[in-house]
Amino acid sequence: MTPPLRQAYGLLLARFGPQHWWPAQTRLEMMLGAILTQNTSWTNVAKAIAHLRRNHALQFDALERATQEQIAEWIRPAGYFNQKSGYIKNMVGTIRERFGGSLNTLFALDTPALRKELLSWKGVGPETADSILLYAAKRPAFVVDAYTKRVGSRHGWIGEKATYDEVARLFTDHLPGDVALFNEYHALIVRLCKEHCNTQPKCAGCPLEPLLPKPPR
DNA sequence: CACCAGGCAAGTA
DNA sequence: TACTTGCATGGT
Repeated sequence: MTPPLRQAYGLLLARFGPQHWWPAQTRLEMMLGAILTQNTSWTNVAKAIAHLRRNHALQFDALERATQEQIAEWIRPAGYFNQKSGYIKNMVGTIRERFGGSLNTLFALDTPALRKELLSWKGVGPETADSILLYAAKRPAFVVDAYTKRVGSRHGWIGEKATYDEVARLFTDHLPGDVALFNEYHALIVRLCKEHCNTQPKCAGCPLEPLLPKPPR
């Protein structure tokens, strides 16, 4: 049986409306946010990005000039700042060396080559790479995160221990490869879990309740 | 006090 | 391939 992914999308969109993701003004800011939000709440990431903005460090040249220690200080609220500041310096250095410091040149790669390039960067795994592909490069990549796995397994669409690629294929195999659809779908899953699943006991009033598997008798 | 949050890399078996 | 551990802050 095919999972009711379209129906779930319709229910989420009706309940929450468009989410207008990614919450960033530029591609570079989006990429920084993708690294900063790794295993970290967005409220902490927002503080880190505010520090970067206040210090005019949401620009490529400023990040090139800044030391890793300075960046670490700015992004401190986002946690793991020693690692993430290294990832950022590494990313900026790679874009300079391999793409002349141009995001346009980087994003001129076709989707498979771009994904492979992003995954080669230290600190960029499958979720971060697909987030950048979808929200910065506007490619039809489905972003899988802890929320996506939670919703998928809760509804019996995937197994508890499904791999990243298995979860991604659940969506890409059953939906049209549409950037706007993938954008909204992932954002709605995050909205659902943050606002509802994490705060409401026992899924009471869950927008996806009509789709939940019947409890065993 | 414990536990979690829009992961990832490095080490081990 | 599959599992474990360290990374770090701020909120509940």
